Parts: sequence; C-alpha cells; structure tokens
Amino acid sequence: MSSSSLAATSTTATATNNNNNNNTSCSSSSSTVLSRKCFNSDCTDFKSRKGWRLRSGDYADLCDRCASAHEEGRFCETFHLNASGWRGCESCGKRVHCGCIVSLQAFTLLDAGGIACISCARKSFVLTSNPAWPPLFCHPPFPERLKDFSVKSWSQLAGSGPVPWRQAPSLFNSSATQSELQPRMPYEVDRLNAGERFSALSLEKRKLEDFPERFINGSPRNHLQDIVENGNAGIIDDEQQQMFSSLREDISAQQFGITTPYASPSESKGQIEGSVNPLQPAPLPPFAKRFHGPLHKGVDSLVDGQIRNGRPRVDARGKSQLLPRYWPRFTDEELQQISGNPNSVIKPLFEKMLSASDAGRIGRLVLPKKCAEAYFPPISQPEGLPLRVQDSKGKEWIFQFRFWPNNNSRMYVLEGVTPCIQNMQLQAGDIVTFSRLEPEGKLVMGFRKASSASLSDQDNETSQTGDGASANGDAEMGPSPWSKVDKSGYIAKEVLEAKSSIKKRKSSTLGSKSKRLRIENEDMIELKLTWEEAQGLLRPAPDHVPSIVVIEGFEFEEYEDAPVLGKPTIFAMDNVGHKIQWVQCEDCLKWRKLPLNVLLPSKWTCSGNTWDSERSSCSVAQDLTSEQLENLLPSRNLVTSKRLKAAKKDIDNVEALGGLDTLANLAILGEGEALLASSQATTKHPRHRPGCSCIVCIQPPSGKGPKHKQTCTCNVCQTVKRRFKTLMMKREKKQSEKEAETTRKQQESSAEKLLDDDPSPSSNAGSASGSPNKKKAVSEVSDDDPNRMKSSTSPFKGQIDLNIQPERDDELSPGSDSGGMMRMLQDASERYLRMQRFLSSDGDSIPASNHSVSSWGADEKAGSGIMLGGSHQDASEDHPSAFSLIASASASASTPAT
DNA sequence: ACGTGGCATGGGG
DNA sequence: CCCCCATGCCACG
Repeated sequence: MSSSSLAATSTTATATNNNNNNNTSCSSSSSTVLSRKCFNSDCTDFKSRKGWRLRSGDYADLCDRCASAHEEGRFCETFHLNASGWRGCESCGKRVHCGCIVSLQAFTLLDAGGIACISCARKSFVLTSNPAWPPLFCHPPFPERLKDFSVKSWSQLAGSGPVPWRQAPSLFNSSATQSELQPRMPYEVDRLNAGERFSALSLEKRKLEDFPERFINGSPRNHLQDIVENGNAGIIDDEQQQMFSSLREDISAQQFGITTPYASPSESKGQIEGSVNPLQPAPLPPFAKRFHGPLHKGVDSLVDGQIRNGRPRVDARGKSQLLPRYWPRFTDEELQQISGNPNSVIKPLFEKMLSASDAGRIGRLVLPKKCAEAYFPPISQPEGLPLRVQDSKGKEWIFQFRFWPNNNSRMYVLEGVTPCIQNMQLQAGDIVTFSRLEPEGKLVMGFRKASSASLSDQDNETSQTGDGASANGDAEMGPSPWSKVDKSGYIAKEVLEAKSSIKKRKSSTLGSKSKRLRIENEDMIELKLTWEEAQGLLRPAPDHVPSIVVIEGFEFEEYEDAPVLGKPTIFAMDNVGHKIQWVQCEDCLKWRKLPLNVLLPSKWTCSGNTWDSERSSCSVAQDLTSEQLENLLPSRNLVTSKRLKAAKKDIDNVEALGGLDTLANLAILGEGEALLASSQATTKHPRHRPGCSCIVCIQPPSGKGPKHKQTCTCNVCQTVKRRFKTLMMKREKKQSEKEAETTRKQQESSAEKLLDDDPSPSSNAGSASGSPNKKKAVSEVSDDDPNRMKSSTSPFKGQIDLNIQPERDDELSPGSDSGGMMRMLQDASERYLRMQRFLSSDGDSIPASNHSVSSWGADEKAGSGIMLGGSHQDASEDHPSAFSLIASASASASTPAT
C-alpha cells in the first residue's frame, strides 16, 4: 500500500492529534509514517508490525506488544481504558470501547440504539462492524476497497439501503457464509479495459486526496449520503462506496472486490452503467438472469429478501449448487484469522484444486462456472474485468476475470495467475481458496498445499465438516491472524479432522478430472509432515490416553478430546537426575525449568511458572547457560547454537528459539496464518516481515547468491546441516534396518515407504512420537521434493524425486554449498545423534512422550521450517504449513540451486 | 518460431 | 443427454 502518500494525506486530513491516548486511531499517521516508533503514542517501542487500518488506508505500525494487544482485542482496554467512549454491549453487557478507530470493528451500532459487541452482533446477525465508519477508517482508501467489494458486502449494503449497517442477518452469520453468496451483482464491472485498470492508481490518489476533505467536512455518513445522492459514488472512498454501494449500481462493480476499482468515479459510473447493460446482454449466468430484471431495486430487494433468504445464490448454491468439491472447507474462524482482523469475517466462497492447466504457465485458472458466477462480479463480455484479490500474505493481485464462450455456456477463467501461483509455489493438486473479507468485501485468496488440503478436506463429500474445520493451512491470508489467535484449539481441531479425513481423502478431489493432477505423494508427504509437525505441537489433554490408529500406514494418536496446542518444550534431566522439561517464555525468551509432566499452553510466560516462584518473572535470569541450552536443545538447537557461535549470544539464541517455536506454531496453522500478522511480508517471503532475518528472508533467490563455505555458519548452512543430520540419521536407521530395501525404496518408494522407514529421530520421543517422527522424516523428504519436483518434475511433483532423500541430500550440497555441505551434514549428524541419545534417555520416561517428541519435532520443524523457508523462499512461503519448510531442510540446501 | 488468446474437443459426472 | 471443465490445438501477433 502506498503508505507514504496515503499517510501524508491522511495526516492532513486528520490533523493533529497524534498522541491522544484515547484516540489512537486516527491520530498519528504522520508520526507513524515518519518515525520508527510504535504508532501507539503510549508506547515507546519500535514498530514492527501492522495494527489497525488508518483512515488513510495505511496501517498503524505498532510494536510487537501493541500489535499483539490489538490483535487480541486488548488494545483499547490496555491503552484506552481511561478514555471516553466505553459502552456496554446491549446483548452481553461486555464493555466495548467505541471511541476510537481501533475498536471500530469491535462493535456494531444497533438499529435500536446502543451497540453490540462484534460477537453478539454476529450471533444476532447484525453487522459485523459499524457499517458507517469502518469503511472510512478501517479500509484503505483505494482500489482495495473499491475492488474489494464483494458481492456479498455489496448486497448487504444494498439491502440496508441508505443505512449501510443494517444488513441482512445472514451475512454475518457464519453459517450463512456460504449461503450468502450473493447473486452477483446485476451489473458488471467488466468494462475495465486494460487502460481503465491502470487508471486505478490515479483514482486512488484522487480518493485519497478527497478523503480528508470530505471526512473533515462532515460526518462520514453524511458525506457518504451526499455522495450517494449526488452520484459521486465513484468518487467516494472505497469504504464509502462500500457502504453505499448498495444504493448505487456503481457499486456493484467495485463490490466485487474487483479491480474495477480503478475506474475513476466517473469512469466507474460509466462503466457500471455501461456495464450493466452490456452485462446483461451476454449470456447471463443463472444469477444474472435471475436478477437481471430488477437492477437497482433488484439489488435492494435482493438484499433484504432474496439475498438473505430467497436467493438461491450463494447459499443455495453455496453448497447445494456448487459441487462439493468447490465447497470451501475452511471455517469462519480460520477465515477470520486469515483476515488478520478480528473484526473481519472471512466468508469462504469456494476453493478449487489446481489442475495442471491451472498451475501451468498459461496463467489461466479455470474457475468453476458456478463459483465464478456466484461469487465474482458478473461479466457480460468475454474480456471480463480485472479482479483484485488479496492473498494470504496481504499481497494484492489483479487477475483478469473473464470467460470464453463454450458451447452454449461459458468457461470462466482467471488470467494472469501465474505470478501469484508461482509466488505461492502452488502446483497442480494444490488448492486455491477464495473467500471474502466481510466487512470490506475484499476478495481473498488462499491456498492449501495438496497435502494439507487433503487433510482437511479435499473431498467435499468427505468433508462432512463442510464448514468445518478443515483449515489447514489455508494460506488464505493469514497474515497476522493466526499468530494472534490462540490457535491451539483450532489447530487441534484441524489436526483431528485431518486425521479422520485423511483416510477418505485420497480418492477425493481430483477425482476423474484430477487424474492428471494427482500429484500425490508429494502432497501426501507434505501432509504427513504437516501432521507430524502439528503433532509435535499438540499435546494430549492431560490424563488422556490416546488410542493408536493406523491410517494409511501412519500412526495416529487419537484422543477423545481435542489435543491442546502446547508449547514445545525440551525434556531433559536435571543435575539431580530428575527428568524435567525446559520451556521458553514467550515474552522474555528465557528458559525455565518445569516439572516433567507439565502441559503448557501454547503461549507460556514466566508468570505462568507456578512451579518455581523464584523464576516466575521475566526479570529473573534463567538458570541455564547458553552452553547448557545448546546442549539441551535438540536438533533445532543446532541452528541456534550455531548462531550463538556465529556471534551472538544468548539473546540471539533465545530469539532464534522463540522464532522457531513461533514458526512451528504458525506452520501448523497454515501459511498465511502466522507471518501474516505483519501482513506485509517481504517480497521474498511474504510470510515474513520486513527486516526478517530468517533464513528464508536472508536467502538469495533460489539458484542465486554466493556459495557457502564449508565452515559457513549462516543460518542457511546451519539449517542445511541440521537437515542433513536428520537425513543421515534416517538413512542410518534405514540401512541398518533395511539395507537392501532401503536403497531401492529410497529411489522408488513413495513417501509412504519413507514414512514407514523413518528413522530414529522420533525414537527419542515417547510412543506418540513414533508416528510423528516418521512423518517428520517423510516430511523432510517431501520438503526436498517440492523443490526438486518443481525443477524436475514440473507440474506433477516428482514423486520420485521427493522420495529419494539421499539423492536430495546430495543434491542439496551441490546446490548451495556443495562439498562443504557434506561436512556440515556429518558434523550435524554427529551432533544430532548425541542429542538424540541425550534426549532419548530423558524423554522416554516422560509421560507425555509426545512432548519430548513433539517438542523435538516441533523445534526441529520450526527450525527446519525456518530454514527451509529461507531456502525455499517462495515455496516455503506459500506452503501453508511449516512442514513444507521443514521438508526443505535438505531442500533448502538444494533450493538455492533451484 | 514463440507466446498468447480463444475456441473446440472430449471425458466424466 | 447435458453441463462442466481440463486440455489440446490453432490462429494471430
């Protein structure tokens, strides 16, 4: 986002109060922009993450702490507690701050007066957020918004009439989500021609400029109304437009979140109008036809009546009409998380498994007709219109949404998706999801690697879940969301489902069509990895004994109750010989010693150290030296330790570890999830924030960059080494166990075999770990595979390649470091072995064997993930889960070569 | 000759 | 038998 310019603009408009504690919101865009300090005037930390959206459309840059508070909905209660504007939810009585931009979307103004907190609002089908303002303040003024309008939002708006916020209940209802699919707007946005598209920029600019003025002059609402009345809609800010779009036809185009936005006000109008007619002419899609007659009115009426209820649209279609295979599997929660904005509701629209063609170089993604007609703006002409879509990383893509006449029908396609697909490193078989950010109406695109996808849902049929929690890693946006949200529960859920779904899965999605697509094993591997990783972080609820289930060769621990996403810990033995576990504080990153059987929440801080009151504060030093820590830390530690050696000290280590953990968590969640928080990832690695020094981010593009020396201790090399160790271990075991088979298997065997064979790494862990480890191993392999696959196998991931770990390892070395790598690997392997021995002795007895394993695995994963990410860069980013990253450990080495 | 765009074909549901 | 949609193929630039 053009932050700078916007910021400037907004600044002007907003004027001056940068620092009100109370009004955090609008205040200091200027300061924000200019300084490095946290946007929150009460905070002196440096900004590092994105917070709420400013009126300028930019985001408030917050420090981690403030960002977290914001993400968790605690910002106002933390900083605005003494500010005016606190009101009680009419429904639940919960206190909600209504006096600043930060909380804009945390409540809804009720028709009858008063406010309802967002959660109650949703329950009661009320709008999710304040219709009137949010847009203005919360949405970026530009194209995004304009484009963003999704049909839904649009319709909603329309329904509400002048008063935007009154909406069709269904809209908010999560369940309604799918159903809500609106019919499309009667109008089309197509008109955008290439030329028009680019006008968008100017438009934006204009908007920005205008925005302040309008805003200042009157209440947003009035302005909006005026605008509407005057026919200025085009000029209106996106938000405004959104709000009033319902009123105007114009809106339609924008609403779709389409790119149309670019059109200037006048343009837009023209377009819209023109489009309207034009649209209709063409063979109308079902919806179009339906709505065709009543344009504007139709819209309104739709909103209230049909849209909500009658309309077959989305809802109807949603699931009933759309083939199950296109049913979105992510849950609202997921979506929400993806959105990054707690107040935003992401409505899953549909998802599609990429076909070879889709993932090919042609850059055309064939859209399921019904989905296209239901969720995308109606287009009457083959040229269609540009559609703006935001990916999970917050990156915006503009695709040409168009169709080809086909027989008597149409074939809808999204053109220009190649960059996006490549960026996400998607391949045939991976799933692309489309959803819409409810308040904003923005189209969001996520993805799920085949493996993960399979887990959650590939099959519609399968997914009983429907709404369920499939989620895996939808890439969907996920910037911050995941990080914020305590995913544990969620994740656990996913995992569980995944397990169950896995069985079914295989056959699913691709189905007949997918024959070609079946990527297979790779994906499978990935999934497994994912699972593994996830498993690593999952802790069984206390006192729950798992039953082991073997699915497709994989062992799963099944717990009646959803597992808990626990904080990875390291099991060890204290001086006295007691088995204990070490855990790292979320806040200070210090390591604390805890009883062996303690199950910690995913976010654990020193304050939670009820076992050692003396060390229940972050201010207390950790009773563990960096060296000890180094020794203590398993594989993942390697990285850390090396880092230490490299130069930095404990702090670095700690950070690194923390990062790993975080990554691991994130990974599990899914791609977008984690890093997204920052919303704007690096170009290189969207998941990572700017300034991120992780391997991924510091890595040169694959195939580029200087080679590393054997003695190189950079993260990448460390990762690679670690990776190698793991691989080595695996091999070792395999060989010992299956010498003859191993060789052949490695090359031929699919991931499955690998899984079975999995080496020892997991051995350390308890019983539970067993499966995970295997998976892990597999995952690693898979990781490698992806990269290689790309290079070698092309559309169909090279199953073979992936499977062959050894080769990869070899490959790896050549790719990045060549000779040096081997040494590193050996070294790493040695260390690794040592570690394992150590750990194994400790971990075995541990009740929650999982812990040991999991922690290890998690760490490892995390570490590998990080590393991989670095190596993979793009790929890793895209991959929803860390696994991919992990897998790439070996790959990472090779990756560079890619 | 290559890359793209658009249409046609044909398997599958 | 019809509709979808993944690909193939061809024409155009």
